[in-house]
Amino acid sequence: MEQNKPRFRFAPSPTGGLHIGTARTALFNWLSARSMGGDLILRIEDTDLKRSTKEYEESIINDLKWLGLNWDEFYRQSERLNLYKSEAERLLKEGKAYMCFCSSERLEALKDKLISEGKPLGYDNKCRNLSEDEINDNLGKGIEYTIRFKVNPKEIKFNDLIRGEIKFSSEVISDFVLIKSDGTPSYNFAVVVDDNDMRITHVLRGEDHITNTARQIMLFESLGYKIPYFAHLSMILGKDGAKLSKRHGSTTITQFKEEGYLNEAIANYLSLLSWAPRDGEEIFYLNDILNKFKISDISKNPAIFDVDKLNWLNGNYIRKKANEELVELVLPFLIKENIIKSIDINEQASRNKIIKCVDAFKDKIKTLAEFPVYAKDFFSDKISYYDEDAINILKSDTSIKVINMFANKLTQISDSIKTIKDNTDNSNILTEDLAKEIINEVGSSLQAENIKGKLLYMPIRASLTGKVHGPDLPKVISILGKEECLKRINQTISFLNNNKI
RNA sequence: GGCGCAUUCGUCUAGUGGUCAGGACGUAGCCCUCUCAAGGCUAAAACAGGGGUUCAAAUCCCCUAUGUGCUACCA
Repeated sequence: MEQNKPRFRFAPSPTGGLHIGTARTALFNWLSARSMGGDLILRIEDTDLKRSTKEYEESIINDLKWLGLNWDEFYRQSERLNLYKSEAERLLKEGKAYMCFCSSERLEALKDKLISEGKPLGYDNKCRNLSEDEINDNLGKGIEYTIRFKVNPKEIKFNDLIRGEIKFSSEVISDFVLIKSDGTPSYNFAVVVDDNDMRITHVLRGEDHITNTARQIMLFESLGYKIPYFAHLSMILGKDGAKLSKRHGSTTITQFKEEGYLNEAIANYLSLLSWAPRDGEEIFYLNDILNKFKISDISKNPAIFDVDKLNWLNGNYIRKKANEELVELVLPFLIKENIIKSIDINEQASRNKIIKCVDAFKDKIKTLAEFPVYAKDFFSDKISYYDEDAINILKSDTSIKVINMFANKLTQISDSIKTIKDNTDNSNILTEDLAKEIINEVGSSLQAENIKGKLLYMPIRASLTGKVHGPDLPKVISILGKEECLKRINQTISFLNNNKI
């Protein structure tokens, strides 16, 4: 039953990057097509020659792939202009369309007049019934013309797969342009011709196209085409309920990528905007919901974009990643912040250190971009500054005893325990377990003074990092290694002396 | 202005005539814990308003309000 195979299309316009709302439309088309065993067609709607660019087209395609979407066929409207023209001429011949010689100045003036009179906007059909002579006369003078569709009054109905029955009266629709004076088709015309030619069975698009559907159905009928199913997705709004725009923050997939969001998280979040699995599961990969996805389950309410929930999801996916994979993802961000140089990334030693850092911070960060902020301190060879809280801890009498004892025990450990830097195969390093042992030894050595818990850990932490917060202390020690720890303790001790603390 | 679409906790949503209106994010508290996170537990938090229909309405109908979209030789 090949001819019954559902065919979906996704039709972005390359006049900007892939917007988050457009990405969601693409995603739902992909989900629909793939869950129904259908085809997905990517169609670039670049009939606006002035605003469309090749760069945006590439960026959109890259971002779609990055999200994990794929498609079966690819078209560009700018390469199909002849088809639109011949179909328009057919309508012209059949008397269903006509040439309009009105100048844009006249149309502008007409619009202003209608607004000032408070009347419904629209074309006044001036050229609808021009005589043969008038037409030839205009053509002879070389006046530019558009081709307009003759709208006949009738009721238009369609059954939206998401919203149910939607009705319009065509009386509110005036004769609209099919072919612009530069020969390119208008949006509504190109869409209809293409959807028919590409044998599209399901048109799933944004809610902003609901009223266009009325025009398009008239065209489908006039051209003798089969009318596809329609489904309209709600809009994505900003936190204040207004349509999502730049002033709400990032709006394109490229921007989210640069901010350190994972493709899995974005795809997951976007699919949760207007849809929810019956079982209530909220964290999933796209492929895992294909058997649960149904167009009729899509919600019709507008959805407000909630960065907090995206962050939560992103954090979840970061935590799920294997350390090695996370290192690769985090590398560009480290390089961008000048924390490591791109030449270092092939060195096993610095890789090992990044792995340890990634392991230490992966359950702390919500985006990849946050990683350098935390990791920074561990890649500089000294403590950059001391927090007030840290200084307060270092002040206490027992602290200096703990620090000295810790330095003592650390010095005693075997020289075969190397720092990460001198080590290429990641063996013989100061492990977390060993670090933990050393801390415990410090504790038992100072048992008489009853130093344990906070009194034991905090001085060491403060002397090593200048802060009271951070990853588990054994992790901190392991990342820094023996020599770096001793170096930092020395720095702390001279800091205390110099400031007479 | 005309027409269309929408309206359940702050946010995403479940719910399709009878539910203590459920879950998730966020928020608060508690537990875990050297700290920060993560994790676990608990709590506060919603049917836009008004009319109908019905024994019974978040659910069906009407009106109002609010939001949003279209009304282009943009898509």
